[in-house]
Amino acid sequence: MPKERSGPTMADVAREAGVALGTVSRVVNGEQVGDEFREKVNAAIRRLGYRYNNSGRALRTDRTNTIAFIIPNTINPYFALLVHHINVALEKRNYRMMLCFTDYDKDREIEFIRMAQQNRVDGIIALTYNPSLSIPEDIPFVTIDRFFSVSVPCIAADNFGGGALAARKLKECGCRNVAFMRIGSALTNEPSKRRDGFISACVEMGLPFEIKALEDNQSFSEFENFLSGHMHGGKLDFDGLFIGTDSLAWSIIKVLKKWNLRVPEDVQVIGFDGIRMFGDQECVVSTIAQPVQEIAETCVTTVLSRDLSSVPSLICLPVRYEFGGTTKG
Amino acid sequence: MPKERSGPTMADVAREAGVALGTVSRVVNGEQVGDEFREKVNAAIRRLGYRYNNSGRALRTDRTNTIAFIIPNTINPYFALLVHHINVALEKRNYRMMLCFTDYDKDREIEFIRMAQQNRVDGIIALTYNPSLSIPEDIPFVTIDRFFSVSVPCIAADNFGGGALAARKLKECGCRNVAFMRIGSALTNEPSKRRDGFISACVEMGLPFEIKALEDNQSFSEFENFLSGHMHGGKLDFDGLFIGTDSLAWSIIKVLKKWNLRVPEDVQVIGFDGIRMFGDQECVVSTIAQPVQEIAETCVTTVLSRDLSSVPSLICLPVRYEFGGTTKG
DNA sequence: AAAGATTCATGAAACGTTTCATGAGCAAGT
DNA sequence: ACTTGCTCATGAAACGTTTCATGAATCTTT
Repeated sequence: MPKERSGPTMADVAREAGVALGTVSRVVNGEQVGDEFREKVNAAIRRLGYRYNNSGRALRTDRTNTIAFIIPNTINPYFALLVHHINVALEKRNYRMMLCFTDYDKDREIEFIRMAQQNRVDGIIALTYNPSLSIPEDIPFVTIDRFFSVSVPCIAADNFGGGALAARKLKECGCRNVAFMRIGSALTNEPSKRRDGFISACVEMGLPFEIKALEDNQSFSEFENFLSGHMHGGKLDFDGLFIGTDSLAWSIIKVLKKWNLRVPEDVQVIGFDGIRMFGDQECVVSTIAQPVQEIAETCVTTVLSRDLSSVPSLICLPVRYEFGGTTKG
Repeated sequence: MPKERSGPTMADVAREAGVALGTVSRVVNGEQVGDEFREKVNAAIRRLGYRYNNSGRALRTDRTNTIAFIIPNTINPYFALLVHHINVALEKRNYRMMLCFTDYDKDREIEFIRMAQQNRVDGIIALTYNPSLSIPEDIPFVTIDRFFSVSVPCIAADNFGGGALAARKLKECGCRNVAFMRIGSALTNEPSKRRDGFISACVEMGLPFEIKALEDNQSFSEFENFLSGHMHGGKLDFDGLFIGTDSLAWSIIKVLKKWNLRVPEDVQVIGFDGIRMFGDQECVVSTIAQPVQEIAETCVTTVLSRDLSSVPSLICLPVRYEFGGTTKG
């Protein structure tokens, strides 16, 4: 059942103003129109209370001024920040965002791509968790943090550089033995380069290091085992920790405190992401901050750019070290 | 300039299958169609790689299966949670969400409503900050936390009951003198009833109380003045605090600690919202939790319901006390 | 003053669906 | 056998825009 007729159309306005339909269109779109015509049309628009209908335009032009953003959720603060900045960037260009939460579900990722195609969105920005997702070719598609192929631009922080930066910062703080810690299942694809960069810088600087992936992301018994393996006479045999994610860093610090290890005196901690909770938390972790706004802006300009073929297939944006009070400097 | 032709249409499928256009439509929409016809059509669809185009349908039916959600941002965790649950509720019903960030700007609220109308969304859910916003009448409109008029349904937590609950919980913990604290400019409209409920319950229980609105939401010197005004010989003359918002409660607790006041031993603290950061923070404030999921679900069922005239103009959903470790129980 | 160039309104044809009035075909009831 | 009723495919008419080929009117140039 169609809704009841939804108000006057351009044809009604044209009739009321005594001009041609096309003229109304050009007035509405701010194109070149003679002054007296524009006046008549505008008057008629006001008289009738005409309201533009985007559906007609979408059908005719096959452009919706809408971009689909595919992301697991908006609860993770990093994702929430992305949503925010992408929306701001889109709005600046008069585009709307169609938000798609996958909840990390591969089937929903696929389903959303199909839906986006049906809705004739003008592009898709996606942060997916299916490495073998098949990317549509008939619609501009860019990814965040996931490299698929040279024909699908991937926008990410400079994860490798960030990892290296963390290592250098730990060294600067006087660390002699460091470790990298992450949740095993997370940090796939581009973000996994945080580890690579860390390793590379440690090797280069001759800083002894260890890599540890925690498989269990609920309890932290694994980490506690790790700790006890490294305790000798009440002292840790490493003094710096680079942790793949701020949220994990938070949890780790909590465990450290439980073990009466002081941060940063006994062990330096650096996280990754640059997420601050509520702006002024009591304990703010030092972190390699992602340039979220730049990532968002780049995603949008890229996905809206005329032809993606002239765009680099991997765009890495510079990270920033943020001192948070849990390292010496 | 139109995009290049975007693929086969129903007409193409009809031709390929040797049936009428309308038949294709009915197959695609899963309506009653004879078996051999359905077969032919489906075969043709596969052969041609036909993809449904929502723009045509939107124009014809004037329904877009899209709801606009107007909200300041997605950085505030309460908002982020709302976005999430509303999207889940919409998706369940095969609706999409068009996200509109106002950044607390009244003009943008107005602009978004206009845009939503142009886009012929099927409804609007809004959490606005303009008490004199003019609500469109030709489109289903529901608000969160803001009561406009009896003809605009407002969905909110039971703020009054929540305030009263907080007072009772403080009393239960043994508090003898309590205070309510909020940022003066915030908590307008429905949420301001947190204070009313608090007052009402205090009066009823004969619990002495004080109300304090902080006008400066950057520094906390105001709160520190308040504190010193209530210190007598190193001891506070109140022992319970109900704070209008979890995020403010966080900051307040920080100041209390700075003053060497112990939470909960010296002063009980209860916040409002039920926002947990990262799931397992070290210090989790006790809180009156908003039923965010129920709010979201109710917004969606309400805005999509056939006629809003049969819907209550104010729907209050029950809150829940969540113990967080910063009160005695 | 005539011819060419420019400006700008007109009318009509799309765009891809849904939906409605027809009517064909067939089964059941008398 | 003849109606009645049902199921279900057909063809065409919308829905509200944009855009394009025409051509009228005005301006510029010589």
